[in-house]
Amino acid sequence: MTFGFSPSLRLLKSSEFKRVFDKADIKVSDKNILILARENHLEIPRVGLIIAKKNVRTAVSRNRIKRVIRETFRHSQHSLQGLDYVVLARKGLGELDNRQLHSLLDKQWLRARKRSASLRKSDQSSPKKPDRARPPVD
RNA sequence: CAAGAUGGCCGGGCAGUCGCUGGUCGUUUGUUAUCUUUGAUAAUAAGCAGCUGGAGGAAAGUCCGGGCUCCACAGGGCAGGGUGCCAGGUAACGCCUGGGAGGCGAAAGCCUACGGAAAGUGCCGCAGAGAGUAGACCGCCUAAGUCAGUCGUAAGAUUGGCCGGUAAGGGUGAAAGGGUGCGGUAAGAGCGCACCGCGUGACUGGCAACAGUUCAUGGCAGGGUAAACCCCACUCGGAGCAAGACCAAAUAGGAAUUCAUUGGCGUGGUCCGCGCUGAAUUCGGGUAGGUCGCUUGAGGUGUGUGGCGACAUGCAUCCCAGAUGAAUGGCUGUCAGGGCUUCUUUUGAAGCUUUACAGAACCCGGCUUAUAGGCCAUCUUGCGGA
Repeated sequence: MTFGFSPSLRLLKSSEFKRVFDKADIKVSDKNILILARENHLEIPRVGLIIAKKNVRTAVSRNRIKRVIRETFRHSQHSLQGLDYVVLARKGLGELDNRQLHSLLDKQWLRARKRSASLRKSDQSSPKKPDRARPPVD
């Protein structure tokens, strides 16, 4: 089992981001952070980050937050398969130190994983599967 | 040793482990092309492994200056902007170096938006009589002229007033048209003189800004403000790597050719004609996306030479980030710093905590601002010791 973070695990185009924003199946939020997710019909999970300058002032803390998010995603990737995630920073995220960020994110990924499990269960039970008809990329 | 001044440097180290990204070489697989066709070679894409590079002194603010790119451009003027003691350095600058002047400091040293106020215009609150070809509020004076009184035969003397004189003194103000002294006067006044100061012209030194205790000359007219207009000198085209160049899906629309065509629709009374409409191929523009620009440069380091210095130059040597939903990191241990608490006479020990400001985005030269903590050199002053 590898824990790499190659470009195939990232959202790279604005169209891919837009797909998640258009219809997010899962929303996990906290005071400082918001995670949106949608099925991607791939074996792997993918993640994209939106850390607005408005919410985190200095470039140094924006970079730091992105690194920690990628790091936690990298370690949790095998329990997050099959979805595209977009992580948005909210105000106050820049004030947390690395230790707090790690524990916060680990908690959020766990919640996202539980939500996706229950989503699949209900998906299988219902006969209609609207997302399957669509192609992965709009 | 203490206080201070100037210039420069560092801005956590090491190890383990898991990652990201550029380069290189090897290898595997796919695709394409060529040929000497059970394969080989080349190009290209993806994966894997090895080796190797990977944030700053400010990468920041985007305030100046240049390179580079595209656009514009005969030449000159006007308008507008910028700069503003002198000389030098530089690709250039509003930067730097050296010098001058003025100011601050006991000194080392520091600061200065430092051209022109006799080209013109404007403004100068309050106070004050007066604030700009000055001015009479208090004060001082009553010489000249004149009126009245007193004394006197008269000439005249004297007292008070009018008309006035006066910038010495008081007072106002940030500022009141040189200062001190003597002469002078009715009282005064550069009115005259001496010294000081100031202006102008020589002379001397200096490339120059400027200085001079050298000479002559002017009684001194001419307050401030040009980060007010303005004048003078020099200087400035615009936009920026999202510049710009190239490749190029899908969809819609365009052009050409061919086919279908004596088809359909519109125009028209009708035919011809004209326009629209179908299919295929090709073409050019161009969006998503991609490639280049993209890091070898006014380059770094060492050393010699010239220069007070900024800097210039010779030689040797090195290649030192190139991401693009945006890499340069996370965790653990340990060491070195900082802070707090406890113990301890000190030295020190233990525990906890923290590690400044801040992240390249085309590249350089500056400026400005932020910055925990630490180091080095030189200089000044004070104290102590030898």
